[in-house]
Amino acid sequence: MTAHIDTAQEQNKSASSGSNHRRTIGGQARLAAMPSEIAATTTIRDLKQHIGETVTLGAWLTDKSGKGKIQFLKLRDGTGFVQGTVFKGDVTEDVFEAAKRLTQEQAAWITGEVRADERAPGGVELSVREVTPIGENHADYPITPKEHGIEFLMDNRHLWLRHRRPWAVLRVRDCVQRAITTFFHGEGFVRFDAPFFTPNAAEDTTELFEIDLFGEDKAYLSQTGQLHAEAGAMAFGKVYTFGPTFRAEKSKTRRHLLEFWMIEPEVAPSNHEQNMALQERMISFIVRQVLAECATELELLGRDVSRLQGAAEGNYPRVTYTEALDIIRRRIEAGDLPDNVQADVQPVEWGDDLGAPHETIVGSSFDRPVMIEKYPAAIKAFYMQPDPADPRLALCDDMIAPDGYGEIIGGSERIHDYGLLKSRIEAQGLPLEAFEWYLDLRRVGSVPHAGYGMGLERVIAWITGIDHIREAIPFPRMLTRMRP
RNA sequence: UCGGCAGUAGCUCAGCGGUAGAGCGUCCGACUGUUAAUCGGAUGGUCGUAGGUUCGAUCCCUACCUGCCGAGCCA
Repeated sequence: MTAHIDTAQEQNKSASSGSNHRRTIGGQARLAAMPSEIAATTTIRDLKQHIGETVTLGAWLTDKSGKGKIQFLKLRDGTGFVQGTVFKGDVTEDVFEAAKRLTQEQAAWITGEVRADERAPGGVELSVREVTPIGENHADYPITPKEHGIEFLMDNRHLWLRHRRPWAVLRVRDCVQRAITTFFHGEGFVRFDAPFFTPNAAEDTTELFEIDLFGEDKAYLSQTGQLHAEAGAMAFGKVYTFGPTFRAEKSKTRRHLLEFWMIEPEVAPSNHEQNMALQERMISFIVRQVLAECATELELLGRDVSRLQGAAEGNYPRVTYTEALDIIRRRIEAGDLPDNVQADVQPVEWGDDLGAPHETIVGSSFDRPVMIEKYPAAIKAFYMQPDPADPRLALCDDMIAPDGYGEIIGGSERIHDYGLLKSRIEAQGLPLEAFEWYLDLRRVGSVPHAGYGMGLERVIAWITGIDHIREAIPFPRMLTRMRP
């Protein structure tokens, strides 16, 4: 099956257009004169504050439709989208011809009067007076106002970025990133950058990209900054890393990228309960910020914002791993499964890990993100603190987003006892010498501490309602996608 | 790595054992309110690759390549 994305609603259809090679007739000499001396006087985003005024925009033509003596220019300038109208009787012949000759995605200085118009989608239109092309286009623009497959759009990602849908998603990404730094700054955290090159794996080398160090040694691209963040937490109390992470997983699902951005807070001293409370405060803060700042973007994407209300409020449900197994079993027995879960899904035996369909079932049982805590220690990472009430369990949690977006956070309290941590490293068969510095953190001044990792693109995909995280990053890197 | 589906015009697709079709785009023309405008004309193809079956293959068979969806793994 092929995924399709309709760009028709993004770029309106063109009825007529000029050709590149005919741009030498008409008022060319005057129109092309010194375009660099012209400057934009405002942006599309701010047009509502200039109603009745004459302004100049530096804009690209997203599309055009003509009707004889009137031209409709669909314009964008990065801050928004607006339509310019050019009536033949209102402008000189040169200007009208220049408007007719603009091609899709050609850049131009557009001067006109800002006019409130209820027929316009944004409530504002521009009555165009002057059109000054900036350069000319040397190729037909490939992305037409029609349905396209995802492969074609991703092959043209460098151009697709100009369209409304990527524009909206990536503006939300910007908002989420700012919300994260604002949140952690407000909570007294220090941003702490972990290295990208690591000599050892925190968990398993099969997921690591290997780097050749001049043929003499090997390094790996980091798949987590957590171990280094723990060192930072002992130095600064509260830290967070924020950067790209690389996983050599041969995953081809809507939830995976080879290169994604991760946020990893680490707090010392802290514990499992405080860790989960921090996760909830952070996610709800991010959602509130996006709802407050990106209403236009979410509406453009058709996102039902009422489905984000619970996430904005907080009070996220918490269920234990064992309780989650009951939820899964009950819903399978009742035949009450979400649309995106296969009917042949099987219940989970205690001790086995949850699969993606199981997470979807648990996630769809609540109207906001749910935290599943206290998994069996045997299926979790070596550094997770055992539950004192039942040492078979780890003091860890995964946060599952609603609507099948899956795990957006994985976190835990870390083992702070030197002897226990050392024995866990040995039991896992990991090379002890690689972890000597990490053990030092327990040899001196060790305290209970905790942290988690959040996948940025998964959070963005969930908040924007897009169905694949490849659209949540400007240039996704996947098994089958390295360019552009 | 495994399973399912797919590959035909720039894009999205239909099609058929007898040498190829539509819509959109693009180009030309008409039109003073379009929003995927409309109308008329023009343009457009190594039917993924290599073998095989056949008088004849884009169609049937095999292998391979590529992509999409899912699983596993994870954030």
